[in-house]
Amino acid sequence: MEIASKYNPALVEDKWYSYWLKNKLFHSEPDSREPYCIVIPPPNVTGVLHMGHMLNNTIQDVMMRRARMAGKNACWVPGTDHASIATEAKVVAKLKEDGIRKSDLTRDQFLLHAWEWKHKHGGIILDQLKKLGASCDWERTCFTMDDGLYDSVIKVFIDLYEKGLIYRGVRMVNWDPKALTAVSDEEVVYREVNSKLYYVRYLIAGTSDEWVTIATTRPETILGDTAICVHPEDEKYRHLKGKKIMVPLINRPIPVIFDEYVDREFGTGALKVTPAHDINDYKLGIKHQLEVIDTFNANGTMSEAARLFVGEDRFTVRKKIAVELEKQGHIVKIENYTNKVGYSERTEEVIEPRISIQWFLKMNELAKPALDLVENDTIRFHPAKYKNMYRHWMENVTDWCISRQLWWGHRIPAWYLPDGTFVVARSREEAFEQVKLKIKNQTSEVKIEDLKQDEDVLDTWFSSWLWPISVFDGIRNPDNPDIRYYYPTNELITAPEIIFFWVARMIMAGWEYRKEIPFRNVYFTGIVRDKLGRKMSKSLGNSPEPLDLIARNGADAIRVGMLLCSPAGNDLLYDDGLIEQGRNFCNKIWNAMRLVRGWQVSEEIDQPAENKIAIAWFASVFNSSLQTIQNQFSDYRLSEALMTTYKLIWDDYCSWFLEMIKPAYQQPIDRRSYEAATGFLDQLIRLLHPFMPFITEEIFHILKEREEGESILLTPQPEAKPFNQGIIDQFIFASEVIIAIRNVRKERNISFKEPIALFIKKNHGEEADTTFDGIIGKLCNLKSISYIDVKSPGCISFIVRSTEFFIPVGDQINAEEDILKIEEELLYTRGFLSKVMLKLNNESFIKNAPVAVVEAERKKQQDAISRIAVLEERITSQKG
RNA sequence: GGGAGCAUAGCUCAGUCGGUUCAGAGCACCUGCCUUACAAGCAGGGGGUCACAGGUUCGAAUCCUGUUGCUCCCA
Repeated sequence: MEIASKYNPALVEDKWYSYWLKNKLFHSEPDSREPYCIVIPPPNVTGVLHMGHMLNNTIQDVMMRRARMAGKNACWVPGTDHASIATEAKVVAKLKEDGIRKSDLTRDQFLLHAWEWKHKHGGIILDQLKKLGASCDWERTCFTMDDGLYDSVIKVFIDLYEKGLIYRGVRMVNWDPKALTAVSDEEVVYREVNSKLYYVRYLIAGTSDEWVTIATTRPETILGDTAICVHPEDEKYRHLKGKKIMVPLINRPIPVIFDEYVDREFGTGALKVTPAHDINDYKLGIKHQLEVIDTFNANGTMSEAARLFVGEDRFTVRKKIAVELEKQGHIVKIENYTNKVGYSERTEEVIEPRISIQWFLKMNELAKPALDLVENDTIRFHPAKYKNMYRHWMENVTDWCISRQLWWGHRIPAWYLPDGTFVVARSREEAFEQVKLKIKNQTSEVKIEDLKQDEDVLDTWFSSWLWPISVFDGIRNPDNPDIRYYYPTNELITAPEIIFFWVARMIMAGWEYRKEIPFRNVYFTGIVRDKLGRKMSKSLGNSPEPLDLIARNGADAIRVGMLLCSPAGNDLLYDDGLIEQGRNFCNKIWNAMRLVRGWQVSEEIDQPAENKIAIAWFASVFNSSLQTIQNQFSDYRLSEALMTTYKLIWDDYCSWFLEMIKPAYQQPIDRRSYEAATGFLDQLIRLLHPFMPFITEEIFHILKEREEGESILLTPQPEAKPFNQGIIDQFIFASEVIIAIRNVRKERNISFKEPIALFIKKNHGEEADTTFDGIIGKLCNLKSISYIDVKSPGCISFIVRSTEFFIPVGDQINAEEDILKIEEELLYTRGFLSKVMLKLNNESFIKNAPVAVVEAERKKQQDAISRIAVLEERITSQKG
């Protein structure tokens, strides 16, 4: 059958993916082999594949496939994350399109819609991963809200509550007035905005015209002021001691407090204090026992407590109150000002600091062992520089606000009695049992239906942090065979931006619940950016559609393109050229296969001597590269491992080896050379399989008839064998000769088809190494190679290292040009020598440098001297 | 404001113990080739004051100090 000269991934990829699935080649069950396990960082259930996922999952797949071929029992657990805020926002938006408001639905009705939406749209991303070639064990697919995983989260909540690590407290939280929920510090993004700094004067109580001027960017919070604060050493405010200040517009008297917190240089040096609406003011408020007046409603409008503008939005009020203050003579001036404002990562709404009752998890005790495990390299970070970041965060960790005012998620298992107290339990019934114990001595009667469950759900990360355990049901059944076999997992491949959200917390949970690390290594990938270095995002429209890319170029090409330029922890600047390189590489391998497969084998002919050399040489190069590749893998230098493989195939196998043994046109090849060539190809595609799963499987099946269910992904990786460095070095020299001859042909316009003769001048006292002569002859189309003792006239000559070569070219010699070139080279070599001599004549160098270094310099000196001698001799002979 | 990191060829990056594997790779570029596996290819080639300024050393891309510029994290 004729094979197309261009590799067509479309004909291949789906075929092999179905084959792998049909034969359950990705499925893993515990057995006696060594386990190798990765749990996928679960993408949002509503997500669609983007370039970041492509990179991340390609890396995971490379590691999985390599481990599988190394004979390990490899298990890659896929799954999705319910992503409370993001998913709820999407469902709300969808309902809104249908004319339904969330506020018109009960919790249960809403959840029904949400699940329906999840079943319809959720998990698309997992199907997309299949296009990429991901070798996940799909029978183990998990979702963070599956029954078992849900129960695990609740169980952990109750456990931590009972250990006293979870508490309920009044705290200032980051409030999202649009989503009507608290969001964690990590979900707030700060951006610089142009705003105004209002200088407002407050009347000092008991005076008619004495004022204090403060500067604020948020005049709408004035109505919630409960103090004015100045620096205790600030002379200009000393007279305010014991005075009251009147809040403008509402004339409420407030005290003056003195605190070193105030920056005397900023604004006027006097600060208004609004404990309900600013985190620093809140802290001042606690310290000075100030009243807290919350002037905002949950949705960001003014509350009754504000007394003015009630029900109007905070940003409208900012403008209106400025006008009103102006009218009443309180505005001193207004300046333009740039400050940083927090936005909700999910809804883009301006975050409002707000006092509310939330659930918290104490972090100090959990953080300590988690910090040690990374510090002492029990868990290794790649690259290690992220250890610094991790340490800094872990040493400054604050309690984790784990409640969210949402419906989609794990509902907090707290049950409230009519009197406002609560118990924590898995179910209403269990809660009621606790209640009965609690109120047994009281007269009041509480019925089971009086219990009200907390309305809030848990932060999404409160389920994610259990992921490596809960996918194996290790929380509920800590001794089941899966968790005992697969945990701890081997690698975590993720982005550095979630080192605190997720990585740190998984380490904490792992230690708390299994006294064991969750993974041994963490490999941090970079962010995929566009050519201009911008982060890829939907709003910029600069992200290519991954599935289109796969459809156009094939998954293998994309995997290669992305991997080639993504060293661990470095951002990847995406460029179509990368994929082109991947695609071209596919084609190269494809054609190598076509060539080898097309050869006619003859049992009659003997193996030519040069083929024997070629095979010995390539076997050595192969094993040498293999060793390099293995080291690169152990160092997590994936892109370098791929590049080494790429060069081994393209340069060494295709450009050199195949050319060395290639029979003349339409001539057959001997059996042994043929077996060697196909044998090497077989080894190479195995080596390449983790990077390029599809084309290698296709070639694997073309090279040989295979049994049903047989697959390259179950074959062993090639094993590094000892190799002969000597033959590798010999060939490096030979290749320099070949390149020099090719240059002569090019410069003199001698066609490759015209055979030429080569004379080699034997070096005095040296035995000539003729190992590669046959190969040089073949690759350069030489009609003869002769060794001579004296230089040959009427020839072009060139020097490789310190050996002189001659090629007779008849009348084509241009003596003057040659002399010029030789002189140039002579000049360079003399310069080189003088630099070497500078070192060797330096006594301190001889005295202090290691012997090996001095020896190396001496060798350089010798080489340069003999080279200069040859060059000088050539000039005289040319002139003569 | 606090912390971390980076700066090497046009681009993306290697460069481990300071020294011949020290100035490298891939891509891009230039030149010549449709040579019977591959033009998605072959052969050959050019290109860097290692951000800047000092210092340590026999010797610095590499170690130290400062300067400039950029990135990220936290507040």
